[in-house]
Amino acid sequence: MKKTMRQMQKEQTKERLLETACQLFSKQGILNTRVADVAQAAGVSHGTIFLHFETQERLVTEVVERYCGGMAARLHELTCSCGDVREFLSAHLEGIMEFEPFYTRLVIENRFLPLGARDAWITVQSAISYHFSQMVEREISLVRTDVPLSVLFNTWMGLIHYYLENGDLFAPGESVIHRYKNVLCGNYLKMITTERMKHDAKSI
Amino acid sequence: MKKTMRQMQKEQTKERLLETACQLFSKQGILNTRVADVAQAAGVSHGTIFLHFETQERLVTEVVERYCGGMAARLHELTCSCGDVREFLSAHLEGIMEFEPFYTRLVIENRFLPLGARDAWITVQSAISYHFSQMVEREISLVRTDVPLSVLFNTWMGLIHYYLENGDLFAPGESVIHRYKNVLCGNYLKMITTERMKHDAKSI
DNA sequence: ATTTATAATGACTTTAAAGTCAGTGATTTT
DNA sequence: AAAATCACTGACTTTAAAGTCATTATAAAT
Repeated sequence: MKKTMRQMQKEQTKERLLETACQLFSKQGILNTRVADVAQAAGVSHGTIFLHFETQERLVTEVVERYCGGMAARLHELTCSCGDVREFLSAHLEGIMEFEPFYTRLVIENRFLPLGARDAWITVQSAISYHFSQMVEREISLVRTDVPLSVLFNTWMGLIHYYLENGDLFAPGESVIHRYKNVLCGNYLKMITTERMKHDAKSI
Repeated sequence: MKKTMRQMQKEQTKERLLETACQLFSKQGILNTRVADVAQAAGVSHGTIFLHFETQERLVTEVVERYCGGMAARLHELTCSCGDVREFLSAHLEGIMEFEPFYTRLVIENRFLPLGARDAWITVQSAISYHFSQMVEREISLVRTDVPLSVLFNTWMGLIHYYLENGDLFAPGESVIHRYKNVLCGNYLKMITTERMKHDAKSI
């Protein structure tokens, strides 16, 4: 099962291509990145891309699948062990911040990506949705029950994505989540918690 | 000031091109519509487009400017005379529904459009934002004041846009706003109104 | 009636990118 | 050491679209 030097180098090259592509995608957008850009940035020739990926679509799909996998795993790690609602929301934002440039690209461009890539993105959303439900279940007494869980979740996602999508207007040149995380957590929390929780929330 | 027949026909042709382009944009997406598609659908030759618009960018910009103007005017009409919060939210959604296919396209694609088109889109958002503030000011006693106005507004916009953007998942083959308008209005209202309003709201 | 102006045409040119492939030289196998 | 393999190259081909322009037919001006 020993790898030859060639095999290893090939894998390393592919790795570098995925990594480089992800960086370029994050910086200049996925749709706006040419195969030639990736090749140049990775220091290989144009043709090499097609040795590792049949088509540009495959490249995009593999990059998105790879990094969505990572994001889902990390978000799971951060949110599954959260005690209360605020902690959960906070952890969720921390997780997003770790991948913010690429995550933002997916928020904006996911509708234009190949099917496999969109699927990977939807999987991340589903993972978050699952942990959100778990959290609400644990905190059932503190979260308002007169609004369906799905609406609570979609409100939260919509809010975050709205800020990410318009990050260049809300926080030009910096991380919009970093700048607004307290505003987002705090105020969303106010809107979804029951009255009787208010004095508890304030004491944190 | 009398128009010759030729001038009128030229204007009519341009009109038809704008109208046709808007329909195609709504149906198949703006980025996904070729100049040749518009020409064919409007029953003119490819070259005619460039008699009326210097470039494809200008065509897109003029279409978006035109229909954003219409949307802003209509939304103004519908929302400026609203009595209470619920009426306002409802009127807002009614307005969006009138332009839903094109509006949805703008939600999804605005980041990829020429600058002039993006500006027109941002102007629509600003107009809504203005009326939203007006409404909150009028209803100051019913809307919670512990959450900043900007967050209330962004939560509402984020929520609606989240549903529009994922309309094909939430309501495949039908108007997502039509299907969810009561859910959206009702639950958002619960989240932003003060406790003491609750019995009033229920009686409606 | 003749000339002029112009909306419309569609074949042609250009452009920008993706995708191909014969060739090269380093690595592995025999 | 010779032969075989294969990662990588980059010039070339293809493709799909935007954009151009000489020509045509018709309305307007003389």
